[in-house]
Amino acid sequence: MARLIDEGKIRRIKEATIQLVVQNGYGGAAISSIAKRAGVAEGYLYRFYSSKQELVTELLYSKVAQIVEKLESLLETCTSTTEVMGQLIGELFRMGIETPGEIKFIYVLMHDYNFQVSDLQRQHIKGLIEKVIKIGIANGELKNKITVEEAYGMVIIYPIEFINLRMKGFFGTKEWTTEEQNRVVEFSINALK
Amino acid sequence: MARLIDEGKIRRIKEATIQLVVQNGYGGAAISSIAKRAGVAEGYLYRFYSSKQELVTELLYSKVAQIVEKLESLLETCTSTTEVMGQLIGELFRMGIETPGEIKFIYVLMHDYNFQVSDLQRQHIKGLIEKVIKIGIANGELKNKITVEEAYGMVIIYPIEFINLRMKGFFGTKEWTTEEQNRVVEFSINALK
DNA sequence: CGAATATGAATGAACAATCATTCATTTAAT
DNA sequence: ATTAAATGAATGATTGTTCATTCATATTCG
Repeated sequence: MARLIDEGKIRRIKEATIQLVVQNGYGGAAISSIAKRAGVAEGYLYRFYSSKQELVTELLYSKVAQIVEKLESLLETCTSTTEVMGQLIGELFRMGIETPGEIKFIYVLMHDYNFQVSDLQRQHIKGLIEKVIKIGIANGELKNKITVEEAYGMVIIYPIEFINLRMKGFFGTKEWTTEEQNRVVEFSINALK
Repeated sequence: MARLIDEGKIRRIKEATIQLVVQNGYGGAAISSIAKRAGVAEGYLYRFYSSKQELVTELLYSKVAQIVEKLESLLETCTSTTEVMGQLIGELFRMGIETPGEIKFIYVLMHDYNFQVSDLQRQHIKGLIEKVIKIGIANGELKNKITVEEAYGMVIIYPIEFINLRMKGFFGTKEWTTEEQNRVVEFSINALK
């Protein structure tokens, strides 16, 4: 056998891709710059991905999956919607602090009309949001008639938007506190109450 | 004098740019395709804009200005936050029906880390949102301590997100009713209550 | 054990296609 | 005839992708 695949290179390609897509958009993230930043040869990524589109799409799916899996695990342990949302938003804020590139990456691509989350993932999300609603109604935290879409907007979209508004420093500030984090939960829950 | 500038060509360039940026993203919207779709020569737009970036930026500013001006005029006639938001969201839904491209265009670029709304516009928006909060507190519709950022998220961002979620058909449906429109208002107001 | 070989990891020059932009030229209205 | 609107071929840079080549090392064999 020849030498083993250097997983570090693949990792660096992924990191560089995330950084450059956030910085320059999908179209502005050139393969040449990705390769340069990752410190690998230009053509290297084609051994693992058949195209730039596939690279970015798979990366998006995997990052979205992280959030979806977090929500899934929360639904197994939490007993109230408030708790689920508190934990989930906590996780999103944590991502914003620890790996800001990743949440920006999701943010940028989820608003691109070329990148849709996979059908499977969308179905999965739908099921999880239905559970959130179920728990909320059982606990009297949410009003009776809420659609999946409405809950999704408040549980997932609004917090992501809030965090990115902050990260862009749209109104000056770029940091956040635990109290602010709790207020995001409060607003989301209030909306659906 | 020679012949007059054909304003139709400029208009068609703007329309084509909006369509293609929505369809393919900023990087994917080639000048050659914009010109082809607009039915003008390739280099024509450089008589009015110094670059592609300037064309798209100016277009974004003007479209955002439409919404901002609408909010401004509402603040002169409406007497409650609920009324302001009802009318504003009504306007956004109307845009979604009548000129879906325009709201998609704003939606796509406002989430791009390369395109920030102009400083002037941001200041303007800030002032208007402060007015919305003032009215809301005076009327007892909103809780006392709300930041501009929080109100902006619910008054502007959330409705735009909701409409685009619909237009993408994320959960199947692509149309909307007046009742749904009212529910968006209800959610936003509830959040800040 | 140590050298030869085979394997496939990794490279980067080369490709055609496409990009944004320029400007000499043409066209048409005054 | 004059003037400026409008054209679109041409430019050089950059794009995503390919693939012949190089290189490191795991395995095999003496």
